[in-house]
Amino acid sequence: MAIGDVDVCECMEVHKDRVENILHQMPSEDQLYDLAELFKVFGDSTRIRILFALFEAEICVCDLAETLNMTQSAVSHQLKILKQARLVRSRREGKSVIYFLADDHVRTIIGQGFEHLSE
Amino acid sequence: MAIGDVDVCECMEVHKDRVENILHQMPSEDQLYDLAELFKVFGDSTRIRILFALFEAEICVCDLAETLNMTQSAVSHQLKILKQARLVRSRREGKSVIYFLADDHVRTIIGQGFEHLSE
DNA sequence: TAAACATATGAATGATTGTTCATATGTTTA
DNA sequence: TAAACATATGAACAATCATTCATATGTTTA
Repeated sequence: MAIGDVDVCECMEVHKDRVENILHQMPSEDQLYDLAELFKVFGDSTRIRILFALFEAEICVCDLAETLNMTQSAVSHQLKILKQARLVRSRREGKSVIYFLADDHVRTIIGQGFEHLSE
Repeated sequence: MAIGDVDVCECMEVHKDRVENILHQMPSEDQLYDLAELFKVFGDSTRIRILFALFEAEICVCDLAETLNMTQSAVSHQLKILKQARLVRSRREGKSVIYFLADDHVRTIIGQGFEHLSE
């Protein structure tokens, strides 16, 4: 059903002022997209397990694979995603590459997630 | 290549003590799974937009659809997911159903996400 | 009570994504 | 430098998921 020029909402009673106000406060589409992409990275148990492992210590890909009982390839793929999201960083040490947490936002975010679950 | 009894890691030099320590500190598989499922809910821009809308005000499905420029059906499906994750709650008011944030963890988690992005 | 309104939901579909497999790149050691 | 070791990566496949469409459920009003 058409409301004004837009054919979107089928309801009769749209609170135009409320809608306008919300739209005014909303971050840009780009920011919303980036935010969703960031949380998408947290939304996989393999990556969550990797992050928890890195809570305890810096660790090489090899040890990570052993710890998580996964193939080196699978771990490497996920590390790449974590790195692109700037959640982890890495440095080379001889043949190994050592991964570590990029900053403390990861701990806070995961901590809040845990709090939410335990209610 | 076999290390001990397990055929997992192909590396030669596994730091067994480190691996053991990490595994010891790690939450249960169930907790890790639940945590990933929770963040998966944040990992979609439609749901993020719904949550931002609810930051400003309680709102009915109809207004939400109008605000986000989406069909009522799509919004309703996503609201169900947010509700199952206990991120939003709802009450009926006449013909409408009003949705609102369940608690303040949502704000904290999204806030931390934003902080991470702006670095 | 019938019609209109508001929301919820099941099935189908196209798109996204995690893992595997094979292999390439980079580093050390003999 | 050749071989071994450690990690990275592209392609393919199966599984997951957000939206759409059609329709059902629930509420109000005439």
